[in-house]
Amino acid sequence: MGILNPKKEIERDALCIKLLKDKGLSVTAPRKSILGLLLKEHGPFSAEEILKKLPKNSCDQATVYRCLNQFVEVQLVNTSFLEKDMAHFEFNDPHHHHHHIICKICKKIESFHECLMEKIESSLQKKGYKDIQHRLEIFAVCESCSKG
Amino acid sequence: MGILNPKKEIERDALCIKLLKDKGLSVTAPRKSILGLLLKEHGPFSAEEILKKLPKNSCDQATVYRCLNQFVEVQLVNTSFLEKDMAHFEFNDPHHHHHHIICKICKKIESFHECLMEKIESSLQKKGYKDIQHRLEIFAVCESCSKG
DNA sequence: TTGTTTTTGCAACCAACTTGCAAATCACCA
DNA sequence: TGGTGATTTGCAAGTTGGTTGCAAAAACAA
Repeated sequence: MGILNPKKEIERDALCIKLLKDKGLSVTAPRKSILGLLLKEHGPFSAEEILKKLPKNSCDQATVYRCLNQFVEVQLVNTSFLEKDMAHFEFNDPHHHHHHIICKICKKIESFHECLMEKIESSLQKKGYKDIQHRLEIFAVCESCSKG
Repeated sequence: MGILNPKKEIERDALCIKLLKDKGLSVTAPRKSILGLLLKEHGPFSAEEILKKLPKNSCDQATVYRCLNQFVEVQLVNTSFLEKDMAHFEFNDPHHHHHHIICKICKKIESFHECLMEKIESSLQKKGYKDIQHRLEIFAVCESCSKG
């Protein structure tokens, strides 16, 4: 599981604190619980799913969105838009770069780790996937903006 | 420009009609104007941009969304989610498979045609892009759904 | 042309996400 | 360890991209 291999809650808690501090974010209960959840379970999860998974009343919806956006900004978390209208979030484990495949019908999301399209497609075909389409999107700072 | 190389409005109009009929969609004024626009200009465009580009009062917002969704369904058009919260649409020219890069700051969108990540990244770096991230998402019908 | 089906426009609606603000919590340092 | 200023949270209201119900209009088939 990459850089995260905690056996106990306490270890995960300590890891959260370290990750937050390393990114210059102050350590608060909501931030720890949200990040902790993303370390513990794989995702990707929608904000709504995350809210439901957290202990009742542990954190407001607005806080979930605010924290997730902050995490994305500092690249602790990755977003994807597998479903129109709803972002999904996942811990950004730099040792386990991967991609997602979503079923067009049941919306089940799986991960895989190959990274060349042709290879990916044939391996997915072998697994029984049909009607495969992909979308590759790239985000960066353009030359003029990095000078501005 | 791939399968579309019309010199005149009339030719583009005829192409629209053919494309719509081939996909089993009935030919209506809004569908022709929306598809015609996507053939004429490259995009990707948001629904709002498309609405603005169409002649005043030529077509309702709801119709734009409905048509675009139909086009995506029959794969006449591709969607991407370059910006959170807003889909972008583009004519799906099968002869010119390509991807997009969006500047994280100014949101300018460019296209490019390479398709292996390592090559892409180094070619973008040469163009002056910094802080490059990518997102590859794959959509397909899973084995159990294609049996159901 | 006529009858049936599909599509459109309008306006109301929906859901994901954001925001303003006062109260609570955090980080810092004496 | 406690006090103080800066940051974050919860709440509730707001924004916005996109959808929907329905009657009128347009498309299609005979």
